[in-house]
Amino acid sequence: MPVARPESSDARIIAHVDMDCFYVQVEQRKQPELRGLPTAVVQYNEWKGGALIAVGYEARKFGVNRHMRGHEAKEACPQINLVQVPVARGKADLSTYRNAGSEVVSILSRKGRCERASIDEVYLDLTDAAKAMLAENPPERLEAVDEDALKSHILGLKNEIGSDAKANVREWLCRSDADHRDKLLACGALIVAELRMQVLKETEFTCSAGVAHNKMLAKLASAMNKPAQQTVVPFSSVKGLLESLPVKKMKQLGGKLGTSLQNELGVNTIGDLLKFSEDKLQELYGVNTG
DNA sequence: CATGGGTGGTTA
DNA sequence: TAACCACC
Ligand SMILES: Nc1ccn([C@H]2C[C@H](O)[C@@H](COP(=O)(O)OP(=O)(O)OP(=O)(O)O)O2)c(=O)n1
Ligand SMILES: [Mg+2]
Ligand SMILES: [Mg+2]
Repeated sequence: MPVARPESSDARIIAHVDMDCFYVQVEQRKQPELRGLPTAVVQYNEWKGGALIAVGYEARKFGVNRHMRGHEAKEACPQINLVQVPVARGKADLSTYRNAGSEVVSILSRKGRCERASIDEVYLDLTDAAKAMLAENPPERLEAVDEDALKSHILGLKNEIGSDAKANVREWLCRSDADHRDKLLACGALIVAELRMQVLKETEFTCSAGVAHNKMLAKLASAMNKPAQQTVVPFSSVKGLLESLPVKKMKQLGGKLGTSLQNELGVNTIGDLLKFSEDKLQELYGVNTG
């Protein structure tokens, strides 16, 4: 069933949730002394200090990144704490991280259909939950809006200098004259804020999320503001967002296909890509890839 | 000798 | 099915 289907006409509310520096958080929960300190998770240790596979945000400030060796990381950040991945039968054993991911999934699956996309990310279909909220308990009738939801980033929301960002977000979330699709997105944002709070309470892990009308946009949005934040993509901001989006940032175009688009077709942004017809792209790259 | 482990999708 | 690709 891989062939692309056109977007269903009925707007869906999709969230993408991605854990922040996931393996690091798992290790910091196990060793709370490491909380707040620059930390990375390293695989094997004999050769050049092992390879970093997850880097905490405190360490990222020193320029430490994945693919560095342990020794390099120590060079960039001498105080860094390097935690080793458990080893079983001579091999790195990721089961503790996989199990930690399952803890999160069990919480997120309470509010909607849940698709595990990787060891640390999940797509949620919140369409039904958002519709129910809009019918029974719409944001416009809320006296107090969840503090975490007020910290959402709303793409395209004008944020005039000197104006209070939270007040703007509250107004966007609660508008009674908003586009119907945006009202559903607002409900989705409130639900996701609540779920993220629940995840923090029950697992001690923070995560970031994107809320949009499809998976591709939700995934894009979840990465825009990290850690411990959420980003909403209103329908009206989609065109402008994609127009200037570098082609390599879109999921599936980060590798050789994206490079081919740039070098063979001169396509640098999604806006450029949209000038090609679906037929033309299928002719060039095959039906599925095209 | 060179050095990661793991999953899921597409192509021919 | 094996090789390749994309991603975490
Ligand atoms: N090449 C990679 C990429 C990631 N991971 C593992 C370690 C990460 O902790 C986890 C999740 O990957 P992410 O790309 O989501 O990165 P993080 O969660 O570590 O950081 P971020 O806060 O940017 O999401 O998967 C890995 O083993 N090898
Ligand atoms: Mg992550
Ligand atoms: Mg991830």
